[in-house]
Amino acid sequence: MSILEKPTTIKEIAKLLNISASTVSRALHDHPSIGLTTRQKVKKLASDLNYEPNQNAIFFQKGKTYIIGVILPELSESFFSSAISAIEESAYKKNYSVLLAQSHDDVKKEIELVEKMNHRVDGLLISLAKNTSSFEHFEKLNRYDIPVVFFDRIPPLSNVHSVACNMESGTIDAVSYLLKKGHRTIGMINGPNTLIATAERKEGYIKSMIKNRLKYDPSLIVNCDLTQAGTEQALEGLLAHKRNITAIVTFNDYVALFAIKKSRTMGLVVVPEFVSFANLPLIHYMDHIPVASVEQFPYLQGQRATDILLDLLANKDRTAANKGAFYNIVIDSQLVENNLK
Amino acid sequence: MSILEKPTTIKEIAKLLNISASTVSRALHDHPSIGLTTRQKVKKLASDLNYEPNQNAIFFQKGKTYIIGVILPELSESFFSSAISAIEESAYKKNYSVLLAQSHDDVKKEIELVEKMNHRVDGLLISLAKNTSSFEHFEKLNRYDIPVVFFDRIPPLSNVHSVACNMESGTIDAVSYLLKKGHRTIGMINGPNTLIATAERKEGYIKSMIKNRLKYDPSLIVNCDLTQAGTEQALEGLLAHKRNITAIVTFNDYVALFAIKKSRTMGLVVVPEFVSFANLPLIHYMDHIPVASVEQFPYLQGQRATDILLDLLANKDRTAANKGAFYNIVIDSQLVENNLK
DNA sequence: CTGTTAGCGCGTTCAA
DNA sequence: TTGAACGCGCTAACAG
Repeated sequence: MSILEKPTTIKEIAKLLNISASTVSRALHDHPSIGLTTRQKVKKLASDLNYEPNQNAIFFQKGKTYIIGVILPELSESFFSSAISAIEESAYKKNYSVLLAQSHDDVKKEIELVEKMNHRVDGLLISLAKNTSSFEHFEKLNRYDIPVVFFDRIPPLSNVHSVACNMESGTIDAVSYLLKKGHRTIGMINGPNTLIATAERKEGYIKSMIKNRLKYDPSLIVNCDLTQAGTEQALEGLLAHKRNITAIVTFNDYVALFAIKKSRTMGLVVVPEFVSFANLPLIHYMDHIPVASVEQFPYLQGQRATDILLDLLANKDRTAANKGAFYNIVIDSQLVENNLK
Repeated sequence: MSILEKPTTIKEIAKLLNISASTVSRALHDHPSIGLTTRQKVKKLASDLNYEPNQNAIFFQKGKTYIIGVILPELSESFFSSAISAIEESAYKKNYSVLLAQSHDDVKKEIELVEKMNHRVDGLLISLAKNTSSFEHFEKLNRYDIPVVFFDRIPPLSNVHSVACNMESGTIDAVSYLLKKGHRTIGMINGPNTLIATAERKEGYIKSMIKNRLKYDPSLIVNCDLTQAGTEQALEGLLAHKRNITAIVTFNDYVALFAIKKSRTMGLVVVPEFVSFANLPLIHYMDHIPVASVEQFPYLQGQRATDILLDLLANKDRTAANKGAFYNIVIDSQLVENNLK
């Protein structure tokens, strides 16, 4: 291993060549007003010395970092890792780098991270922690003109940029799909009531019933905590219903898989059909899976959110004048039938 | 939305208070030689003005970034997203941030990314692209004393820091496990020969046979390109073997799932048992899965690699003297029986 | 206890 | 065609 050197600076090159630092700088940038010979000498020496501009210094004096910060609840969840992949991809194309952090669904950590990201990033992409219910920690950011785009888990505010998936429409489709297949008594294993997504699904269920001119029976919707035990309990509750439930919409794929597994061990005469919300790409490797899933497009959401953020960054001045106009992208969730073989 | 302000600087506070910038700086840092009243005045004004130190400026003048760069092949793969989660976690604890990029298994992009990360990060964590076979692009880094730790996909060099999982030992265990279960003819669907991991598995297979005093039959090991079609072809090859193969070790979980699915549709008298290498956390949701998996501990690998990197960063001087000593952590892969119900 | 000066590496006036 | 000087925001060495 070689002895460690300090990175070459413009100043050193200047001294070695007995010229000024600014000349070196200009030569390296092919500034038109630099003599050919000087330019060549400079470039030669620079490459001999393995000169590389100190990005940090440049960004610092420019007041830009070319970094976008990304704060997500959990990096190891496949939904978010898909999103990250898209974000990195889009950012890379526009020469931005990605500074990544996870809140572990903890507001306190989220606040800390926002704090920490400030002054280190040009803009921020955020998917909120589950229990984030106040949003002051973001205000400072836009006071300093650091644009923020929320995605998927977005705050219920109108004066923010956001990209999210409309669960209601997907749920409407899911229920309609089951009705069309002949099911008349459709259950729903929903999530905890603290989540917006839970409300959206419920709303979708109700609207779908109305749309199809059927009576809405609230007892067909049960909540669960999304754990395996909670799911099994919820399932048993539904199956004990006085009406015969033949199909069930579940909050997500995990819940669906738990429920499917359970229902197949219960010795039922008819195992109900399941529709869920797509969280797991791997569902296609499995044998017993939901007949259809509502796709939430994590990759697309990440992509759109990043594009918006980069757009805001590219047009900061114009945007400043434009205060009051916000991107609020809603991607329609989409029901896809799963390939059962 | 509020009008955009420029972030407050130390200088502004100084001017407003008619004191010098260094006094302000010291007051904010609770420097012992600052009068109580000045300190209080400064802190009061600072908080009134929402002063926050410009991290970028600090890092710049310290010549440190407190950022570690992470370059991985594919962020959306569950193996790597687990690793990232661990990396972020460990880095966060030591007040480092994570700059993330993916090479998409393309050496050219990998080289570009290393270039780009240089001067922006204090250290680098890398899992190599599949086709990376030369390593000059990393040399510059250690010349500039930017420590690099490779993990999981590591270069075949002795003078680098690395963390990896020993596939050989896991494979030995896997084969022994199957032998102990009574299988006598064990096939292997291995990966492409370009991968080190393929050789390791093969070596493990052979050693296990030797260890168990059995003859090694090379025709029981077939390669495949890891696609579904390739896997099915490899499987058919094995099942057509003149000897009756009753158990198969596969290169990874994807291959195993493809093979299991295929073998269950072939109308075999006896479906072989499978052992694979754990890549998918979700395997526990599935019905037909390998009887055992060789765990590669992505989370642990990420954690160890990060710890090493942070250690190198914390002891840069000592390390410099220590040139020639390298961390080469080998985590023993471990066979875990899967919970079949 | 506090102010002055200098410098981190670079780009960019302003002058020559 | 080039150089000198300045500043980005902050810290630290040196003076008082």
